[in-house]
Amino acid sequence: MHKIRVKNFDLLLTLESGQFFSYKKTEDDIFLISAYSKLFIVKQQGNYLFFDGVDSKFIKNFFSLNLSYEKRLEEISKDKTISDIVNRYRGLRIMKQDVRECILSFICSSISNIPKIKKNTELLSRYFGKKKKIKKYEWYTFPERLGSYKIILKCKTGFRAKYLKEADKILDNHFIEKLKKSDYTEAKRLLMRIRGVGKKIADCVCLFSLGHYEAFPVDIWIKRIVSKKYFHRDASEKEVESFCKKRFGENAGIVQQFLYIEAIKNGKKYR
DNA sequence: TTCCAGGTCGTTT
DNA sequence: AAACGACATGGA
Repeated sequence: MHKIRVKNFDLLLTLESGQFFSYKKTEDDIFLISAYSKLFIVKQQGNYLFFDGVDSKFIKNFFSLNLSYEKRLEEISKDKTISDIVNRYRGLRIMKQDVRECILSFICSSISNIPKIKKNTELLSRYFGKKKKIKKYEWYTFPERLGSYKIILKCKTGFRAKYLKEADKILDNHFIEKLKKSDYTEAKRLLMRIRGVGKKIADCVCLFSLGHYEAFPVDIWIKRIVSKKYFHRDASEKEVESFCKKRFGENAGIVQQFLYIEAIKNGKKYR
């Protein structure tokens, strides 16, 4: 196993924060991760991260283990509400996912839940990915190409199957490269041309794979928690978005992830 | 049984 | 432009 020293990083919290789905826990807190068409393992012990199957450069990029991320945390902590949450979930990071994998995963996310999305991506990988081995562990890579509509439906994707099929056709290298070169506004516009990708999922992709930290996806949980903490009433999706974008600017997306984890960890409180 | 879950689409006002 | 029902699936 390779090893690097990490600071202010919590692997478990980051993986379980609803931004990424293609992983599973094996034994002894080792995580098996399927991303960028690779299969690798990661384990955290205190300030050390052990991993195998990829190199340290990959790991640092994948988990945003860089200094600029920490600076952004300082920035958003100027807000008292946010600094409280940041202190409680210190170690949560925005990951940098493969763009195509991120899009397909989040198409599965509409009116679903984290366990179900995980199930969908695992089934898609089983049917269309490659079986690989890392150490004693075996699992499937995220598919580089999907197959027939019928089998996509077998992955329990329901009404999203037709969107996945279409998206898979659109998502060639040309489209992905164009996305990567685009700024936030343009990337969001391009993404929303894919059926099954609306503003919320487009923002998730911008935030979780393209590095546009100004993206602020508003889902039901964000609407609830921002309503409660800043509006003291039931605010609309539009109000929530414009308020947070104005208040947190270039770091709105990171704020969003901390608010989201706070909301889902305290479910009932924010209903 | 009924309700809800990291929404989006197509249709109707 | 805004409101509204439909949409597959599974867990509580």
